[in-house]
Amino acid sequence: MTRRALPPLNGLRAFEAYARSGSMIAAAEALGVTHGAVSRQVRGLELQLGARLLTGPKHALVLSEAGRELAKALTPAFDLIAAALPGAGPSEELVVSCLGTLSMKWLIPRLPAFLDAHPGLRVRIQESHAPVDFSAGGLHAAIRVLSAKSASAYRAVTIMPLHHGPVLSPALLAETGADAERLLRLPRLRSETFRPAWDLWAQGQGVALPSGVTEREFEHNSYMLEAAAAGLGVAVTPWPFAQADIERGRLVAPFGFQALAERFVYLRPPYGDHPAAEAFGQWLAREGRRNARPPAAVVTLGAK
Amino acid sequence: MTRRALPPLNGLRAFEAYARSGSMIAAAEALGVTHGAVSRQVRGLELQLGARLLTGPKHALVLSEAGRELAKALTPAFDLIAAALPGAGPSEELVVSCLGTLSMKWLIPRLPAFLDAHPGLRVRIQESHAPVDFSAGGLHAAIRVLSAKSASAYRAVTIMPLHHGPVLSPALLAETGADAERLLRLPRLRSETFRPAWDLWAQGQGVALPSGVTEREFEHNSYMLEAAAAGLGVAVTPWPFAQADIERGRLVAPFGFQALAERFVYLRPPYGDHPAAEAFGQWLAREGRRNARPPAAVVTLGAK
DNA sequence: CGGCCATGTGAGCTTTCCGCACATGACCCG
DNA sequence: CGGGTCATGTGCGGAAAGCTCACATGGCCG
Repeated sequence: MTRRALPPLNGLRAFEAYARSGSMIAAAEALGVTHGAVSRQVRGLELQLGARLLTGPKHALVLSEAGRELAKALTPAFDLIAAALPGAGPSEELVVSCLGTLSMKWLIPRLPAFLDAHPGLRVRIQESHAPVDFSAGGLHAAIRVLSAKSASAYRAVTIMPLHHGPVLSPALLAETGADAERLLRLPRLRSETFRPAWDLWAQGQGVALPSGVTEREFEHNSYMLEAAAAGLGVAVTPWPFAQADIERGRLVAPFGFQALAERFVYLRPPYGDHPAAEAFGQWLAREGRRNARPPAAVVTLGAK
Repeated sequence: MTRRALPPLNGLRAFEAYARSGSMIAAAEALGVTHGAVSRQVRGLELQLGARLLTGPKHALVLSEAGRELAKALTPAFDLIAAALPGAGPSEELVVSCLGTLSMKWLIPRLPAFLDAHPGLRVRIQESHAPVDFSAGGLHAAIRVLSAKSASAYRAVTIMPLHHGPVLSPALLAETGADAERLLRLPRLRSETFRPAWDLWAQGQGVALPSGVTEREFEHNSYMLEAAAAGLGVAVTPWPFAQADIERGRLVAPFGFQALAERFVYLRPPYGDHPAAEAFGQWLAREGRRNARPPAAVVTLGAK
């Protein structure tokens, strides 16, 4: 086995991007990094090669002779690689069943990042709450909420824990004040898809919900959340459903969020080997890890 | 600027090595890493691509269809790059002046690693203790021992600090015992190239050297070290000179090593731009950092 | 001559990568 | 049929690479 001494490949990629675009900043954008990163990579490559690739004053850099030579080979080489990547042919479609609200509020907004990173892959999301049935075929994976025990019956990976808590519009909070008792007397919003949310939360917090409070029920979590954002009352919802709205300031969660025993899991048929489904699962778990931390409470229950 | 979505290049390199060698272990050796590293890289690439590259039971892995396609493109692509690297032409020679003992004991044993990483570069080492004179030409850089102040007159980078201390053969130590007073009465070995070594060390330790002790003087540090290894007495030497012998058990340093104000520095002419010389300096500094930590004392001075 | 634009750089943090040691699993051989 | 061996997979901890952010630099242009 001949031993080939190649310089750092990431440096080559950065240099090639620079050579094609003619500017650090443009290359940085093409690679999705900052200009400083490209600058370092190119510098590191020059050091490694022991040769100058760029010359001239730094506001008007120009490829050196050696740099031109190298770039002339790099571009076709990378093109060759890109053309040979699997998935260059007809794109494969991954079919995933997902809980409706999770899909709308969490998955779809993140999906472009996955698709960008996996060109030649398409993902079709089917919304469903029904128990997962892979036997019908045509479905490669599913996302559900399950307890650890139920999940163990499947080939499952945990995406993220399930934290839930009450959310409302900032305006309604301001009007009511940061007072736990008053907040719990605001109209309660429920979703048909998960009626016990409020009771489960109250039980977990060890508080009793005052009775005689207006309740409104919605067909879906997403309607309920819209209503909450519109200031109609307080909804108890999983953190991933509210995360984007909270970060944008459309909703606030004065009591923070509480962990439930269930988790969001990614399920696959117990048989078969589907690399794209596997990659999607890994990516989901990663995204889940990056976003699993809900904000803490700012209003204490039981405090006056 | 078109945006090309390439998978992790290090994964591609690992996969190509695997495809060429037909085995994880062979590929690992070709890349200078362990088989586990290759295994992970290939696995990561499969995940990223969302496609199987290898199939079959793990004791008889075989390239999949997609894997063959990819490998077929990767090998020429990497060859193309390798051929276009600067330095493919006539190899450049870097001329470096170095202190004799440092060269023999420290630099030369490490040099192959640098040359491996920089094919198309040759390094000629000239041994010299004389003050550095770049004006004569033909010299690209030099390695010397200087104080921070003197070094600031040059274009200099620090390679490593200068620690020195007494060393002797393990046999002689065993015979004498771990007793500071008795050890300091053993014959003292000196080198003409640095006569004040013993006095400087004693002063730094705050001890007085017993008088009336046999002394032997040698023309060079390396003769002195050989004598020490042969059990003729105790030599005070910089850590880098003794490092290899200590690690191999030929020498021991019961008192550890003591820092001096001088350092090993890499000097370059103040003018001119020599990427290979720059790369060599960076590599030296790096090697220096990896080896700068001398062992601690095991015999305390002043203790009975 | 002051502001602007492109690139270089120091500090600190995150991610990737690797080595090590061990696990796994399949084959072989007696 | 059980132990040995060979090739590959994997959890863990630590090292290196890579990145961002913020600021420095240095030349151009108005």
